[in-house]
Amino acid sequence: MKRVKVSNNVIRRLPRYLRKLDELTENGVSRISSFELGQQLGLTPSQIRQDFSCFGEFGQQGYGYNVPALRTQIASILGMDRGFNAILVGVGNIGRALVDNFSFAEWGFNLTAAFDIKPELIGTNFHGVPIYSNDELVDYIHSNRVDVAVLCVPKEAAIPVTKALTENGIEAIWNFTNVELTEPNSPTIVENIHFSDSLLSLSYYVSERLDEKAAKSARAEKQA
Amino acid sequence: MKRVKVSNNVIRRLPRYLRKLDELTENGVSRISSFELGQQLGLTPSQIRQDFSCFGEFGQQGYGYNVPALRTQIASILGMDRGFNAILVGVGNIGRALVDNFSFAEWGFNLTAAFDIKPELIGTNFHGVPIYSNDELVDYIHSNRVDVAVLCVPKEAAIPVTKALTENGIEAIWNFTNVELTEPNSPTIVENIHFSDSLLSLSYYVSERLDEKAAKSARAEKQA
DNA sequence: TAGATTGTTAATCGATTAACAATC
DNA sequence: TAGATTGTTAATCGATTAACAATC
Repeated sequence: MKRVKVSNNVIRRLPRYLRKLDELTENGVSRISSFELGQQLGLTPSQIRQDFSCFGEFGQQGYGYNVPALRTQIASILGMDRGFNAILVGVGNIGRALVDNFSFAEWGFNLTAAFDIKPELIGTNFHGVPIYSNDELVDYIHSNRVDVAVLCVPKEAAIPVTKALTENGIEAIWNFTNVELTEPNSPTIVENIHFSDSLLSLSYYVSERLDEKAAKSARAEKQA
Repeated sequence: MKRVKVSNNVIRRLPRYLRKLDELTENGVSRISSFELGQQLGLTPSQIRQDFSCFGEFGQQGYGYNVPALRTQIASILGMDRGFNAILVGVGNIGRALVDNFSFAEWGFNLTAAFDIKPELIGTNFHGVPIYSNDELVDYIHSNRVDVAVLCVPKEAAIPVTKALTENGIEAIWNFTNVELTEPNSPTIVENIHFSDSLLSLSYYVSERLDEKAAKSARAEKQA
């Protein structure tokens, strides 16, 4: 199915399409044009059609797109039907909050195991997920299929644990540590959740808005 | 200071620079070149110099950049020294997990109030933040400076609460609801934390990697 | 001074938008 | 059929990279 190299920008938009299509389905909408979809997502119809055309022909001239059918296609493109396995590394506040509030299953992932160093946690279950000792991590990786490690360890442990994971064949890390894991020549796939990056971007946009307002009222002042 | 319109891509990289500079400071590094910074972040030196040049001249020929000085500049560009006020709207699992684990103060924000509908929460304190009734939200906004609303309400409430917020002058929303808040002509600044979008992007990259491997071993098979 | 590295201009590359024939 | 809307090709726009004079 996938032929040409698809750009990051396109890939980042796919989950948004999926979410919007789910929302449309909930609201009983079963058909949509690229124009209308663009309206609702703040994108141009051209861009939407270009994006989809990277993966195939999912629409119909004069009609638009069938919402459930398109949803199925995008889910498949994203790998939601591959039954990926994930493990949680670090069952502290962040790890627990994540498992409490986020449904891995809803997005096609099985959370199969968790790992921590705290003796009182080891051997217990959390939301049905068994918690093992960090000492068993490497063994577990070698004897089970693990597609993604969800990294929720404390800051100090981020680099050494990442090293252990990658040296033992883990190819993808979902990183919640707010530590920069970028390594010059590493082939590991890293996806970051950086709350602070997100808030600081917002902070920039708010600052910009305030500056514009200030400049505007300064001009008005001058004119009066 | 800010003259030309700065692109989104640049703005999204600024928090990463900040984080890396903090990390360098912790490790006692006080000076860095665009080349070395690029190495550590997976960017070209050219790009880094271009990015900084949107805001001023922060380096020195033949020397590079002074880490703490550059950190101060970027913090200021991002608005970290403006003392922004934020309110938390919705004190459920996600809201509580956020306040438990994320330090607003570290990034220059004051969390001044929280709002919920649950009677048992109203009037209590959470990490020193007073929880008020949703009924008092509009009043509060009008009588206090609020720069950002942190939206942590349940899915169903996302759209109506957003409407209430924007109609009463809130200009920026940090959105944790996983609901698409994009409105065709809204001037509201929205920054999203979409866990599922992030995981699904990762899912795509892992799928791609697996497909490549499969294709490779199929070719090897054929040749043998 | 010689070497290093910046800030900036120009060149390249890639992504978005526009346009339109194909067709449901 | 007539109208609508796709998929795709070409045109435009913007972002990244390369190159280099300026200078610490």
